[in-house]
Amino acid sequence: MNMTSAEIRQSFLDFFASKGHTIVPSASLVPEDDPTLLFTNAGMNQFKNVFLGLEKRSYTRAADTQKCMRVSGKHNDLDDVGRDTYHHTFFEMLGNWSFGDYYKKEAIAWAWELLTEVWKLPKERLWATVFKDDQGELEPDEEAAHWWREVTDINPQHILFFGRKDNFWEMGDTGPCGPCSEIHYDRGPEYCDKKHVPGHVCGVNGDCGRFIELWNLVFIQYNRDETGRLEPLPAKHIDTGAGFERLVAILQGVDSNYATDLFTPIMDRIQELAGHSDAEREENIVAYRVIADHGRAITFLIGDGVLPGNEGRNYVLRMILRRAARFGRKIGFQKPFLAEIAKVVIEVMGPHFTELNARREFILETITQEEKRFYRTLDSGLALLDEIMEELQAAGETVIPGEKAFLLWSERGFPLDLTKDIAEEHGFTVDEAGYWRAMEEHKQISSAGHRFEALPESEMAIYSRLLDELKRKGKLPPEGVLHVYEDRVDVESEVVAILKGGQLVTKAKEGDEVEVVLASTPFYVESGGQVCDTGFIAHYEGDEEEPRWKVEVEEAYRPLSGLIVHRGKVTSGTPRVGDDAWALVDYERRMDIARNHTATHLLHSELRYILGEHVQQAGSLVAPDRLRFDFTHSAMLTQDELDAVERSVNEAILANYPLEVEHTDYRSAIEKGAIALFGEKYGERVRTIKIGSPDQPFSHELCGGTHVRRTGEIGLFRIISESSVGAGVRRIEAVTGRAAQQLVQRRLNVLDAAAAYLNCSPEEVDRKVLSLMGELQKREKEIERLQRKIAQRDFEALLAQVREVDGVSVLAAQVEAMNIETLREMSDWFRNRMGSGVIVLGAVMSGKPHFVAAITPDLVQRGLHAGQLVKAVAQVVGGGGGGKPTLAQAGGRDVSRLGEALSLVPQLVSQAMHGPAN
RNA sequence: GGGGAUGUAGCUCAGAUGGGAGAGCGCCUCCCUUGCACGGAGGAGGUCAGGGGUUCGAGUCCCCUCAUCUCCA
Repeated sequence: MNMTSAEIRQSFLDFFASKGHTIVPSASLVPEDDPTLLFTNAGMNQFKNVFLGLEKRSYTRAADTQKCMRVSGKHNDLDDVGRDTYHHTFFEMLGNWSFGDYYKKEAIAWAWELLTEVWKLPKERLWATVFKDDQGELEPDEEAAHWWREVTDINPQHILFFGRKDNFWEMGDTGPCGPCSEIHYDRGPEYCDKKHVPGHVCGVNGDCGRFIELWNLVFIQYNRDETGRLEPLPAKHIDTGAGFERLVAILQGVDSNYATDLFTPIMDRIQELAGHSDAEREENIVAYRVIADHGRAITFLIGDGVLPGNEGRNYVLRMILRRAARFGRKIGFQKPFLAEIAKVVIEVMGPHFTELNARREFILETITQEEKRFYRTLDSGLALLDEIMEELQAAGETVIPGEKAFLLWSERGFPLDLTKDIAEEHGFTVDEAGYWRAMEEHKQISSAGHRFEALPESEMAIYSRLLDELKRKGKLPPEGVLHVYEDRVDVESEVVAILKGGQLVTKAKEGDEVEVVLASTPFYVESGGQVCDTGFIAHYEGDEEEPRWKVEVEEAYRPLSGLIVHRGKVTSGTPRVGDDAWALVDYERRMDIARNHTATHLLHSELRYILGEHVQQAGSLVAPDRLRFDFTHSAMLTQDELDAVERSVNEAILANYPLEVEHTDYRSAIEKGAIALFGEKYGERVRTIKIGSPDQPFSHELCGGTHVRRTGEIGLFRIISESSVGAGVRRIEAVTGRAAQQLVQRRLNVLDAAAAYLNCSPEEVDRKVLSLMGELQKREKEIERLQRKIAQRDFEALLAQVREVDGVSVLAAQVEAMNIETLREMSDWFRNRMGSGVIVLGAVMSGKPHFVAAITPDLVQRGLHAGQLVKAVAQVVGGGGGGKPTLAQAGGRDVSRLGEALSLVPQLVSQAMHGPAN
């Protein structure tokens, strides 16, 4: 009888638990503190710092199933997923680990035991590979080969040696590495897909479908340094990985990962939604696989807090989601359907990955939103494509140029195959070669950007060595610095280390910038958006009033787990390592922060209540003077919504609800309904904050921050702004307590002052201002009307200055005008009145000369050009100008020569009419 | 990280070469009309995303920033 995938997963974990392993939860797909990595792509990611010796865990043996994501690189290519039966974007990696504990013997023995005795795989089908350096530099791994022969009953003929490509594992260019031993499974000759290739012989690592790798046991024993040299590590580790989907396929005896019970419910649902027959399903199997695989990926990504966006991992999510949507369209889906797929994914995977259930509604909503967005961009691309085809049609062409097709792709996300389909319907073809050329070019240009670099490891190494040493000397307990920030703001402790300029020192003097490490500290360290505490560390002698020395703490931070460092300045005395010290947090500031933090929880819960359950925290800043809260919501908040949110937060404050802090383990907290936040790191033990009546809290979140004891302490809550952070994410900034009080006071003072100026009551200020503005507008119109009237009268007077130049009516005059429009208007009147003529008006506006010239069309026929005329005039005042033959304008700098410039007009007109053309 | 595109009235968008900010829909007033996306007349509404620069003059050209879309890593 076959085991279900859930049983297989559980049996793996149970097996290693029985061998003394701690079962750890899968880390998030979003790697923490590792900017070099887009997604968690291997089981060892969360243990990287342990292997590097930078971090210690409370256990030396661990096992887990890790959520992994591979979308690019040597292991996978997004475009290939779905074309075969075993590549995935999202997959699980089973792994067991030893951190300086057991080594090759146990790793090999247990892997063998699990495969052959628990899972009962036939021994004759299993093969093992062991490292033998093809470059002759390193010793062959006889140790591993020995244990294979010694502790297992594998057929010795089935132990094979391979070189670096297959059997030497490295994390990167530098870092821990070592030989590995792989276990391969022989599926039988019928699985060979290279039978048609002449000379093909099936074999392990032989590139055909018959032998597949099941499990990789990595023996970490070297560290590769910057120069490329390998040094043996003091502690040796085990790092193993087995692709879960593939393993399930083998154990369930099916020939495709998509035929396991991890995927069949999804595939069945697609078929049901599409209304396909079995034959149709088989015909479209690639699309089915893509949708199933990508459906899993997007469900898990959103479950881990990734939102669709246009850069980085957000963009990858969008790309995967859209690829699935596209394949869905291909098999006939017209409307968003991926949420239906996600529902099945959650059903299948939810029992083990509980975060999916907790965020179910949010995941579904986010998917549908993004799918709708995709349909919109398709529409806009469609419009552009129509336009392109119309143009081509007009030109009598039938081939859409490659650049155009690429433009559709690169600018509107319009895929080539879709372009081809639509083009075909309209009788066009696409120049595909040109498309790929454009793509290549684009790739070259845009890949010029360099990748970001990892943290400098040397700095980390100093802290890491320090922490080890302090623990070894007994200055710090094995858990590291005792962090006692909860419910207290001071502690007496010992100075265990001082750093100056990154170097360990034994003492410091007044004025020094130092980093102080205490055995225990009350200082909160920035986490969960809450900024760190400030305060001071001082040493008092007996009953003396003044401290012997004092360090003002500006920042407290945690360079690595277990170590807390206070950065600050020595303001008096000479602190020494070994001194007793009193550490005190700035209490007022701590309380301001606590008010903002509790208010943040209230805000979060009220937003969910008022806007809906789709609201999820997407970021948070809790500072003493304000709080900033980013959350998922697709629309701008209306004033009514903002008012409602602000009102209900304040009601919750006035109700003076108690806060209850609870320490529990992660799983039971989630089961009790606590909200876990995206992108936050949670250990096995967590702390939850409940607000409301203890049995019916309306806010229940996992949170390590500092809070008030009752909501009434917050005082007043006031929203100061609402804005957009990106697609689907809004931001609210607010103040509480003292800052809110100050804000209200300032605002009311301004209002009172305004009321006094307006000679009305504060309640009437808005109406009064409105009516004043209306009055002002009316008057502006009136002024405009009067100015026009004056201009008209001036204009009548000007008509007397019209002169005849070679039979043409010419008027050149300086007028007073407020703006260029008035000049233009006057020239219009002139043309209407005279029917034929030339007018040039000059005026001084804001200290500069300006001109407008107008010429009636009949004179344009005779060679006159307003633009050229006005340009010549403006040159006199050091400027230039131009415009249309009938109307032009110009400007200059020298006001004093304005009259002189205008006086040139008659002769310029004359010249123009008798110019070279004559 | 890099490439491309877009940003103009409440909405959808026009604005070749630098030289009068526009249309359609919507809104307000009036006329006509019992039914429909009626019809007619008039009107309000714009820091042309923001900031610098070139120029006598910038929605238009150049640089920077921001937002949105999109592609490549």
